[in-house]
Amino acid sequence: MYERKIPIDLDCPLRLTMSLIDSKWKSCILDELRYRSMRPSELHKALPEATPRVLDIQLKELVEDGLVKKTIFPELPPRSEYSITSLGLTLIPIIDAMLEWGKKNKDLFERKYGK
Amino acid sequence: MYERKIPIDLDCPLRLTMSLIDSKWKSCILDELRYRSMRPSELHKALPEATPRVLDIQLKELVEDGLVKKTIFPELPPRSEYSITSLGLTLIPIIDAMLEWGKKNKDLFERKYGK
DNA sequence: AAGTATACCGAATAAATTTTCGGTATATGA
DNA sequence: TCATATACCGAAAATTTATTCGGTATACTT
Repeated sequence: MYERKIPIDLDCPLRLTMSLIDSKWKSCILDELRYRSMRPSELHKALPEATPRVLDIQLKELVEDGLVKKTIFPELPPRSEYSITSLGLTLIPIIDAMLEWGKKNKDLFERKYGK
Repeated sequence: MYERKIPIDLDCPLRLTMSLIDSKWKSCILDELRYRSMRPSELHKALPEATPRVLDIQLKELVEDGLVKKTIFPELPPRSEYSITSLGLTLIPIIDAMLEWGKKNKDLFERKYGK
């Protein structure tokens, strides 16, 4: 994997929270795992635009930060499963608020930038 | 300025919201402007770790996205002022939730990573 | 006259993040 | 036997973001 170059900002609570979820797919991963544990391959199916590699890297950081738990089953072919932790669950209201905001304001930005 | 290379993700509401606030200082800028309008130099005083250049760039994007409004006073030396828009204000509950989360969990990450 | 402050922007550089590609290992099914 | 699938990881390349530095212009203060 690659290292977190920028240490988590411990002084500003806002940037602390942001630094845990602001990379490309972390919030989406948490949003998927809130409903059920998933294997990496399932997660990739759920988020097909994310490459397996980036999911791998970001899952590792989420685990390191205590927001996600990894379970390895000692089987072959290998099987592992990622689930959200109780700490991770406390971020769900924030994820939800962002989801809601995005839905509500989608049209505005479509008119502005896209489609 | 430099261009937004990655267009805002219009398909996923979560990533839409994230893309508006996930660069280094945008959430902090909104958190400052919620209380009062500020001039660029004041903002830099409030967020001394951010370089004036990055504040400048991110303010410009915030204005472009309709979250912040810029007022230029036709004076010399030049004066301008940035204020949060009503759309920007609707993001404040999310900012607040992140602030709260960060405060509540600060100790955990200090033990883990720092100090 | 020189220094300071204002806001802003261009461009080079540096740094961080993501993508792409290939490789590890093992078991199952064709 | 060979293709497929699993999870994972290293490394190079590409991309995105931030920093650094210098420059625009003007007015006020020393």
